[in-house]
Amino acid sequence: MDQESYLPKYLKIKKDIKKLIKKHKIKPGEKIPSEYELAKKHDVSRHTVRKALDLLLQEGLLYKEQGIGTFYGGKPDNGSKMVGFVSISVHDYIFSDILTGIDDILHEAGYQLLLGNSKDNIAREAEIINNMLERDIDGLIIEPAKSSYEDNNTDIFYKIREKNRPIIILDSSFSNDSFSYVVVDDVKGGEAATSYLIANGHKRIAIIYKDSHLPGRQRFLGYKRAMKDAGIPLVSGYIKSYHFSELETPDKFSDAINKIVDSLLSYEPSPTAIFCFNDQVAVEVKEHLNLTGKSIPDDISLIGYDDSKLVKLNNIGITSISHPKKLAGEKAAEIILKNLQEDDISSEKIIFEPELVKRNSVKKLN
Amino acid sequence: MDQESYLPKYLKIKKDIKKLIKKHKIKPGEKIPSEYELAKKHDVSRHTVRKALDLLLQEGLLYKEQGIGTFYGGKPDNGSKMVGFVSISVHDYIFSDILTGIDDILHEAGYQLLLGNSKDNIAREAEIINNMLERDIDGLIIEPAKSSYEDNNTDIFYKIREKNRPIIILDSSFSNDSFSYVVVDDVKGGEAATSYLIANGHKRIAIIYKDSHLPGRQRFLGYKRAMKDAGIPLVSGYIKSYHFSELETPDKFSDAINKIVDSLLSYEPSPTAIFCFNDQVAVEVKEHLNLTGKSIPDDISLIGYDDSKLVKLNNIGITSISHPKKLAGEKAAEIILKNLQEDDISSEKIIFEPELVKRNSVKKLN
DNA sequence: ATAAATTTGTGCGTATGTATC
DNA sequence: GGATACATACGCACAAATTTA
Repeated sequence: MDQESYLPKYLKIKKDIKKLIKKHKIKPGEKIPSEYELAKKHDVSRHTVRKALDLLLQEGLLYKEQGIGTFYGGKPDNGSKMVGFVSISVHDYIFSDILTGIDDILHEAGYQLLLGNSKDNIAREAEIINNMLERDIDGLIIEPAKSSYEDNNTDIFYKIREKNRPIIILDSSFSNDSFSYVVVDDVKGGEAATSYLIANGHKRIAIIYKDSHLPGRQRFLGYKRAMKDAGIPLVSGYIKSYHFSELETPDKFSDAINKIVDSLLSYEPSPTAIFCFNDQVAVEVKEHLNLTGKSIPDDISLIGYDDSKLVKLNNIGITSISHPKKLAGEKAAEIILKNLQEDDISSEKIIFEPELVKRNSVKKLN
Repeated sequence: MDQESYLPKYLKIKKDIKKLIKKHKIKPGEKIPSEYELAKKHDVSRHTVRKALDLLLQEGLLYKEQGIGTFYGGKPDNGSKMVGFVSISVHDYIFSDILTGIDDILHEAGYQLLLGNSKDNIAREAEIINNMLERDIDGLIIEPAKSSYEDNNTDIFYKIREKNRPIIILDSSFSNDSFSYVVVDDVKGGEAATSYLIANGHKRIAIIYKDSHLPGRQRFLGYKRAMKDAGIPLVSGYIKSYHFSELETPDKFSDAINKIVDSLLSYEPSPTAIFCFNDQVAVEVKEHLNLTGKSIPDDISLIGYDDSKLVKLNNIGITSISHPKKLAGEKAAEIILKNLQEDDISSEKIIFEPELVKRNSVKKLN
């Protein structure tokens, strides 16, 4: 124990200087006592003080100006000028848009992007974040893996905050959260999609959503609210979810969606409309329905989510819910930069309002 | 001038130690002269030598062991464990696949990915690469901007090689190149696509290609070869190219493609088949043709390139040319890792053979 | 097994140079 | 010009770790 507590004088002085900054509330850019003063105060030689200062210089806590003095923080050469971005899926069509938004803003500010792909795997996500922290990133933008589950990596997020680094959560928020986040109001989006189907006379409305993803659960919540408001009872046979493991390869994803579609079609009475978690699912569903001889919207109505390129194509034309995509990425990057410039981690919450984008995949009944 | 050449003793000694390592070919793990010896040799105090050594320690070039000596490199904390990847377009559907391939391999080896988006802009590309080099990346994977033009960033690539860092060129190669590259034989691909159309009785074959991109030019070269081999004269009205600036936003891209399609349709006699630079173009062309009342393949035959998700959809079903996508990314990352492990930059060239993937977008004439 | 030699780690005192106010 | 503060540099001493005689 005593071996542990032993410290050479220069390390003790280093600690003392850190304390001094905290205690005396020295602000960034403010001068700390001169080398001579520090030497006198600690009753050591100036050389020993300099050794302590050298270490703090390396850490970037201090900077010196010859003939003037030693100062606390605030120098522009501070930081690694790298920001991490951890996505749950590089293949998601939305990923490119968000990435572009983030990269555009960061590039302009001279920052580089460290990219990680968690594949919605909590262990992999933890590995990536720890790796990024070792590389001394200035901030982190993250789509949390398994955001709807309890055992995710929130503890690591808190650690980053303790290190006074900004962290922005994309498309998720945590109950007790002091983090900044950029989200879409997915409950409202789910409600809007479902209400639109109801307004068009649909009552037998199915939903296919991703269970491991918080937005998936919230869109489902919106669906339930809209159904309840319209007095339509929920039918468990119409409620289908899938998991990320089924998304790993395009084939697995197709299989999973196809099975869901088959089970919906074989249910009696079969649904007249399907609300899909996102456009990728919607396109897949349409593909499978077409193969089984059903046409959209004549036989079944369809609604997607995200308003992606996929559904804008004339041949497909699926009604969808808007998502800010690139703008969301830009906002996230802007919050990071703002926090870094102000050297003060504020907690900003940006909530985008989704809007219905009508196309020709919903039939009016009655 | 003399002011420039002035260096404090400890910096001169630092340089000398670096020279000494090179000159005496000190291998990683080998001991360098003791502080006392160095002090004596340079006729300075031990303190001054230590200051020089401290800097080299910070740089990670040396490590010390108390009571034993100071050693050159070889410590596991060597290298930044970061690899750069500069893409010309984050929005390209192929980007996600290549990125996944690269990231999978790098992640497993404990490397992180620094991502850059050049947007096919040479100045931006140079900025990104220089920025990455400052962050001390271990290697670089790059899709070169404006690869078909003369004034690109090859000089920077050579600089990186001089620094003994591996660099892998994706989808391009340079005439006098000592770099590693991973490419598809696009001449062959273009030839295969065109020959297939010819074999199906087509003679009035149009091509739409990206001029600023080497693969675009090579696919065009393949087209010309196939036409020549079949004895079909080239018709300039059938040969259309577009540029990256038109690709910046989805709207611009659509406009550019639509104009090209219109000009092809108004040409007399209009083409019976169109060979598109890639699937994205092919899908856009099909969209526009459908809007003008033409159907595929009945009115016009269509062939794409890359065999992407886009053309696999049943509703679209466009014949295409295969591209290794994810595999190409994996290969690039593997070459980087191999070079880093062997501490020897070899020049590996991987050329994938494209294959025709038949769907239902080509009509048999006669 | 012990002592001596070597090498890095820590620490003190001093002197001179240079930049800023 | 003088005062102040950081930058560079020398010499010395002892401690701690390791190797070698």
